[in-house]
Amino acid sequence: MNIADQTFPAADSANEDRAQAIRDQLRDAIVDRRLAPGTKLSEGEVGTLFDVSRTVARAALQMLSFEGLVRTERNRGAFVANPSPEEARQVFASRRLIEPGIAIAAAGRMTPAHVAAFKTQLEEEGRFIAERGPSARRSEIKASGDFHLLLASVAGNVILQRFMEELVARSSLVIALYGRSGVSSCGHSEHMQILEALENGSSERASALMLRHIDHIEADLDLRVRGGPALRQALEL
Amino acid sequence: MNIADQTFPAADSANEDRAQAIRDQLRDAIVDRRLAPGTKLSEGEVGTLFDVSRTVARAALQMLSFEGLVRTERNRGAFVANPSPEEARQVFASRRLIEPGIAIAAAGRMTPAHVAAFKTQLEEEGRFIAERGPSARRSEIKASGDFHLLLASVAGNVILQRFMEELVARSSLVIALYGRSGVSSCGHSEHMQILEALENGSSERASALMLRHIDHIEADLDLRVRGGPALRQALEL
DNA sequence: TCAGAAAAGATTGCATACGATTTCTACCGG
DNA sequence: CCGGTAGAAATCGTATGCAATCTTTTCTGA
Repeated sequence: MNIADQTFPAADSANEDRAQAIRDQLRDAIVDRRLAPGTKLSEGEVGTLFDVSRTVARAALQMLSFEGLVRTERNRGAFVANPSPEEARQVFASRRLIEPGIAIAAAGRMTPAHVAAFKTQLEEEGRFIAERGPSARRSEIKASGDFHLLLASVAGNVILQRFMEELVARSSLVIALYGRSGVSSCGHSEHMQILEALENGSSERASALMLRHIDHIEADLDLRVRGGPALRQALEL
Repeated sequence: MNIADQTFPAADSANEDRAQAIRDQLRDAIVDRRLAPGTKLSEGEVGTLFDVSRTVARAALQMLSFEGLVRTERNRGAFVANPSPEEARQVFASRRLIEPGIAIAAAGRMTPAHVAAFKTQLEEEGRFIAERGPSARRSEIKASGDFHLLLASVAGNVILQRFMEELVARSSLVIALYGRSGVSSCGHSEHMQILEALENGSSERASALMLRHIDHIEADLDLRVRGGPALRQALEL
């Protein structure tokens, strides 16, 4: 096999489902805000971009629409989701319900290996915060979400893990749309506090910290409707 | 297998997505246990059964696989999911985490109309319990799940509602596989207790009752591995 | 008789084709 | 100058065809 034709770092998923690989790349792009909310994702365009037929592109878009990252309208196509303020509130309400429980579960399952993984993650997170520029900013957003995903994986419930994947991804969209400041700098210290509680096995404390953390993230949003929902709808594309 | 033998009403799902309609019918069949866990669902068979092409059938199966009701293996096809005991535990762990919170949210939003809907639902549930025969039994299982789905819809968070739809459906599968007795008769009275708490707006009580209710359902399961997981795996088809 | 290999059959993965629907554009009458 | 309409272009929904893969059956040799 030729090495040159593996142009992308997606080499590990070469053998796997191509639709899944495309979904992952698109999801990353959405979460990273390289694709703005409302952007049209036509089947043909995605297909040619990834060099597959519309069949495969369509499957990838369907997956993303299940995750709520993409909204599809019949006979019109797929668009990067444009969550309403109400939707945003529901995303965070769901996280408030689920994540404290995940923190408790994770606290009871922490191993030294997990701690090391968290340390690595938080270091990286810190690095991106220190850096400047839009690219570092994107990486920072992603890293911040990865902390929560790592926690979910430690909790050891694959169903909840998948729910969290969806919620974290949608949160990125919401923050992109309604975020006010860089919440991340204060988020970083909260992540470190949570890790500390997890290390000590103080599940209650970890849970409480997590709840407050989510509250802080949501508090940084400006969920007032700007110019009325009708206007927003009209301008969404 | 005769799933699609219900003469198509085609009323509500006529101009909607056909794949979605097929998914709904298949899901009902799985939840009702008309399709046993492990049953193969070949694209061609589903397609001819519903009189659509494999393309559409495939889309429906993909949706179900996202919901965890169907497991797809590359180049082998789709099968009705056969959840492992571990998976079963995770389903109920997820419900224990989410449903008490849903009960609290619903308690704060109950209207007379909601109460009436619950009353109707519980009546129906009781009717099926009184009846005998496998058909009534199936309806009973479905009705029992509908109580939880109704609650989720009252809570008013569409994200959590979707999560609950998935969890309730998967619970049916789990109960089909590992259920011991008819849990439903005692479940019915617990449902009524929960409704009572909801009517009074005692959210804490509703939440606590819900938690106990889930515990009871899970306690009725026999999650010991029967004959080792290897054997089960081997015989799953 | 049975293990192993080869061929036949079935099923999936993917690409492509075609009709249907929507969106864009140019033209016309007011 | 503008709103409305007919035609063109683009896009989607779905069916179908072919190659790749998996499964089953059949055949061969010990």
